Amino acid sequence: MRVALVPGPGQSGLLCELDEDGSRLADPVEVPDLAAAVQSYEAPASETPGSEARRSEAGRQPRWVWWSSNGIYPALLRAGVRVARCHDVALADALLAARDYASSASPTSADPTPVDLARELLREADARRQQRSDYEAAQQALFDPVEAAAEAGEIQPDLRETLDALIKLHADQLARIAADEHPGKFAMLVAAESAGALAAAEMTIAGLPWRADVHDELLTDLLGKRPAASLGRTGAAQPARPARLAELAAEISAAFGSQRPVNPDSPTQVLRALAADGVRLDSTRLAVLRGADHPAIQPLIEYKELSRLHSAFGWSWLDTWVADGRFRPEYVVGGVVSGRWASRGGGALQIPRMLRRAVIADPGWVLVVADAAQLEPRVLAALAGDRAFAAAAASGDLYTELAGFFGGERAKAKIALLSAMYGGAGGEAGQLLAVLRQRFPAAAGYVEAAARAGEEGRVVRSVLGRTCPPPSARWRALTEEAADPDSERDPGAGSASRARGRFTRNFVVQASAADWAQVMLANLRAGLSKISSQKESSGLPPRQEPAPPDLITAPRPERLTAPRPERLTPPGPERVTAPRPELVFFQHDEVIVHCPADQAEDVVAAIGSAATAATELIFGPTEVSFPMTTAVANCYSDAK
DNA sequence: GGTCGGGGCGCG
DNA sequence: AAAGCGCGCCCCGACC
Repeated sequence: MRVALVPGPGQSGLLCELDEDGSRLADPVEVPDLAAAVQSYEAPASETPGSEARRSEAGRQPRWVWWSSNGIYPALLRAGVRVARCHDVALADALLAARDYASSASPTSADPTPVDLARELLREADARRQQRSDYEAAQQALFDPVEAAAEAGEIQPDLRETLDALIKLHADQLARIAADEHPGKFAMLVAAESAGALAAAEMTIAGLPWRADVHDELLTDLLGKRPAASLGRTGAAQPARPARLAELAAEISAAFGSQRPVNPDSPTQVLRALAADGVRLDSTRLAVLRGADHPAIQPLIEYKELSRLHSAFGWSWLDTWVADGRFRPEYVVGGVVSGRWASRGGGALQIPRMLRRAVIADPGWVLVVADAAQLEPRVLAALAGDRAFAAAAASGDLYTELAGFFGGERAKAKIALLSAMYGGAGGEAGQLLAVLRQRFPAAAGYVEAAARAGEEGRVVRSVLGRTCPPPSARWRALTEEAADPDSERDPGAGSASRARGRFTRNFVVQASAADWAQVMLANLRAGLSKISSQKESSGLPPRQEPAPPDLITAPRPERLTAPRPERLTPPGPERVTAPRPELVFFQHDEVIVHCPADQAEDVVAAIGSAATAATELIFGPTEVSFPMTTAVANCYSDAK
C-alpha cells in the first residue's frame, strides 16, 4: 500500500493511506511525531510496539508518497528512521513533464488545470518549509515566539490542503504512467529514481570515509607546507601560493625573460608571452602545450597540474568538505538530462584518482568497490538487439572480443565503439565506423537512427522511457530558416543540427546506461538492508553514531512540543546501532559500500545479484552480460 | 563592488 | 594520442 505524507509544524505531520491506484483508503491522520509514525509502518512488529496490528492490515511495507525526498528524508534519517520505498512526486513530475513536453500542443497558453495548481501549491509549501528550516538552523537554540506563532497559525491550516494537492497530483501521475507506451518500464524508472533519492540522502548522511591526515600529507608532498593565510586587501584571509607553485611560477616567468611576471593561471598572458617568443598556439590546453617547444612549457605543464589539485582539492576543500573523517557531498538525483546524478559542492563526482588514497575504511571495516565494466557499449548491444554484437558482449572483455573484426587490435575496436556512441568521425574513426556498420548493422543503425531524430528536431528516449529535452527555440529558428530555400543559409545551421544529432545519439546510450545503473543501485540498496538484519548478532562491537540536531529530534520549548506516544531512540546525544553495510559513493557506473570486514562477502554477492536483477528487469532475456568488477580493499586506490 | 561566460580540466 | 557525449568547479576578464 501507499501512504501519502505531508510534514507539518515541528515534529508533526499528516498521513493518509492510499490504494495502489492512488485513491484514499481512509481519512487523513494527524500525527504528533512524524518520525515515530513512519517508523511504526516500517519496522518489524517485534521492534515497535503497536505496529503489529497496522502491518497485518497493510500486508507489506508501504511506499511513501511525498513531494520530495530532498525535503523530508534527511530529517527522518537524522531521527534514526529509514524507509524502504517511496514515490518521489517531484522527480516523477519532472520525468512526466519531459515525456509530455514535446507532444503537448501549447503548454503555455492553456489555463492551469487543477493538477497544475496542486503542483504549484506543493512547490510553494516545500519552499516555505525550506525557508523555515534555514531560519531555524540560524536561530538554533534561540526561541522566537513570533516565528512559533507564525508556524502555529500560518502553516497548520495549509496542511490538509497540501495533502489534498499531493494526493491529487500523485493519482494523476499514476494515471499518466499507466498511459505510457511502456507503462511497466516507465513505472520502473519512477520507482528506481525514487529509490535513488533515498540512497542519495542516506549516502550524504553516511559520508565517504576520508582521512584528512592522508590528504594533507599528499598535498604537502606535492605542494610544500600549507601556506599560512595572509590578510588580503579586503581584510579577508587569503592564502598565499604554496611554495612549489610559487617556485614554478617564478620559473615560468624567468623562461619568458619578460620584465613583468607572467601569470600561469591566465591563458591570455601565457599565449601572449609564447607568441612574443614566436610560439603561436590557439589554446593553453595541456594537449596543445605538450606539442609545443619552449623552455616555459615544462614548468607550465607541471604548474597547471599541481595548481588544479591545489585549487579544486587543496586544503580549503579539506576544511570545507571533510568533517569527522567523512566527505559528505550532496547528490542531485535526476540532475543530468541523461538521468545521471549531478552533485552540489565538493566536486564529488570528479575526485582525482590521485586523491583516492585518502579514502580509507574505518578500523575493522572494508570498502567494497564495484564498477560495471564497459557499461555503455554493453547497453548498446542489449538495446540494439544486434545478434553478432550481443554474442561478443556475452562475456569477458568486450573490446577484446571485438578485436578480431578490427585487424586483431583491441584499441581499434574501442575507438570504433566510442565513435559510434559519441558521434566522432575524425582521424581513423571514419574507417573503423565503416567496419562497425558492416559487421554490426543493427548496433550502428540504432545510434544512427537516434542521431537522425536529433538532427530533425525530434526527441529520443532511454530504454526505461526517460525523454531527452526538445531543441531550443533558437535551434528551431536556425535550422528551419536553413531549410527554407528562399532564405539565406546560415552556415551555423548545419553544425547546430549535427551537434544535436551527436547529443541524441549519445543520449540513448548514456541515459539507458543510467537507467541500468540506477536500477542496480536500487536493487543493491534493498539487498544491503537484508544483510544488516541478518548480521545483527555478528559479535562486532556496535558503532557509536553521533546524532546531529535537526528539526525532528532537536529539543523544543515545552508548549510547542506535542506529546510523544513512544520514543524510538534513546535520549541523549549518541545512539547505538548495529553495524550494517552502508552505501557511501555512487558515480555513474560505480558504487562503494563501507562495511564490517566480515560482511564483505555478502556485500560482494549482493552487488552481483543487483546487477543480474537489473539486467533482467530492464532488458529481459538477453545474451549480453553486465559484469561488475568488484574489489574488497582497505583503500579506494587499492581497488582496481 | 558583483555577475557571467569562456577556457581549462577533473570525473564517467 | 585525441576525439566524439554528459557534468562541476576553478580562475580570469569583460561587463554592469
